[in-house]
Amino acid sequence: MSESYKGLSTQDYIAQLSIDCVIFGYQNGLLKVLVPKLNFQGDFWGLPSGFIYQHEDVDQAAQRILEDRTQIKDIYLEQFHVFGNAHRNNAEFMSSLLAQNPQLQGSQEEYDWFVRRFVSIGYYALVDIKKVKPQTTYIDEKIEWVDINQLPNLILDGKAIISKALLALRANFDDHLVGYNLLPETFTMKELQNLYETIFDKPYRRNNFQKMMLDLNILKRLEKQFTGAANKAPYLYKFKEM
Amino acid sequence: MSESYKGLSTQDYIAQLSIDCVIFGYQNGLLKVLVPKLNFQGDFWGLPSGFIYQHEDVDQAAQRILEDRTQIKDIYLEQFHVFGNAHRNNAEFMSSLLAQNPQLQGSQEEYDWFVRRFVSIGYYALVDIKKVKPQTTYIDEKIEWVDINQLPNLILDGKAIISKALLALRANFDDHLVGYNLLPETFTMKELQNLYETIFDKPYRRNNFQKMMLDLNILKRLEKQFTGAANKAPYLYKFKEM
DNA sequence: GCAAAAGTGTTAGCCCTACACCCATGG
DNA sequence: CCATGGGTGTAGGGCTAACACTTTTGC
Repeated sequence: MSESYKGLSTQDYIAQLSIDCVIFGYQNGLLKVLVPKLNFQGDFWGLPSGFIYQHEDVDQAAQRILEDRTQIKDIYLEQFHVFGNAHRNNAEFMSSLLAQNPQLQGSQEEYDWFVRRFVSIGYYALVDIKKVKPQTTYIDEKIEWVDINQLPNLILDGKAIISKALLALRANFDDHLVGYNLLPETFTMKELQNLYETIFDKPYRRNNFQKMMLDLNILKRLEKQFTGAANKAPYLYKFKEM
Repeated sequence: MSESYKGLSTQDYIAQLSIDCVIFGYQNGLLKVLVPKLNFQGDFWGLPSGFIYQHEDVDQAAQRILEDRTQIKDIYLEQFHVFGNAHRNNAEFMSSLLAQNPQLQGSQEEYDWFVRRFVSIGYYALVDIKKVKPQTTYIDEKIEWVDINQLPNLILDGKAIISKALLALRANFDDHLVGYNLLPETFTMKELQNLYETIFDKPYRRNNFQKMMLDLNILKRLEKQFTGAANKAPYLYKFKEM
């Protein structure tokens, strides 16, 4: 990615078209998204986003943007919606940004490319939170995993995008059996169940859940995991190679 | 829409972003799409497509493009996928077009805007084929309903777009109960069944299909339809207002 | 009355749900 | 041997698939 807004141009990128990513991770029973806090005065958070090079597939651009932030390759990702309201632009954000960052005054015209109306393609990604090494880019002050139920102030329609991403994730979850992207290599049945309960926000019965999963024939049972607790040791599972 | 390619510019439209529409209709047991034959020498067919005005919602743009071709408002439509391969551009089409249309030589540079790489947002629409009055635009020689199994030569990735649209339609059909968009105001149970059989390309049992539909509680039974045939007259149905 | 097509009923099998029970483990 | 939590079995209810039967219509 270029070093600042100032370098952006249609020579490099497709104008007025962006990609917004919702990066889902799962940890300690919570569904989380990876969001950067922007490197300005004020409580401005965004979604990992970027633009598309002239000679780059849109899917590749999304993959690149995700790699930049997570440092892992071959991420599972899914295009889920295009956000194309006419009023989608960064003007409002820029004006409140400038209000709180007077030192930026004067360079305003250099952001022209950036404050035009944008159409954004939404992708969601599923990652093993332990494998990710969150990276800031030039525009970020920091980047953090936050509980999807405790989102900070996202600029633009960030929250709407995340909501829609979650709906798309749920719709695809069963059909595409993508849960493994959110889990470590091996896991117990209870951990898998907790993941489902978190994502669908409803309880499952332990035994029926186990039967459902085993009947899918996608899990391989490994050795038991002795936790030291005074109870039966659970089996570890991994997803079968396809 | 502007009068020709020559008028296209980023002042009016968002550059390098287009909309492609797959307009589904249903008639005589066949699922059809409305496709224009381009107004040039050669067997070039396209999808109803267009661009997005700077101050226009993407969804509105799709609606406008559909209205232009069908002359009906409030069309059911659904955004289903973004086609963003880097090699998606009209260059190949333009070169074979120019080969078969030598009179266009020389005006080539005026098509610069048009032959750049394009990202296209796919929408599919469901319409009552009897209500549509197909309209050509400046770029069309003619526009026709064609059986989805007998598509002509579509430029670019037209066929891939239609295939994906059909998959999306099937996926949404049950959940969203959108079948009525493809049928006239009133219809018989058999007609509804035929529609389902056409779209899903599989047979249903008459009685079970009827039970399934009636249990959905979305149909209102009207008077019988006396066809003159020597058999029991079927009821007419309409979809309940929601 | 008969053929054709529509409407309705009915049973068997399947899947999911809910409950029950058994087993391993460490203290 | 007991408390805890994991693994497995099973009966009941609802849904669906498949078949059978009845009704209506025009000739």
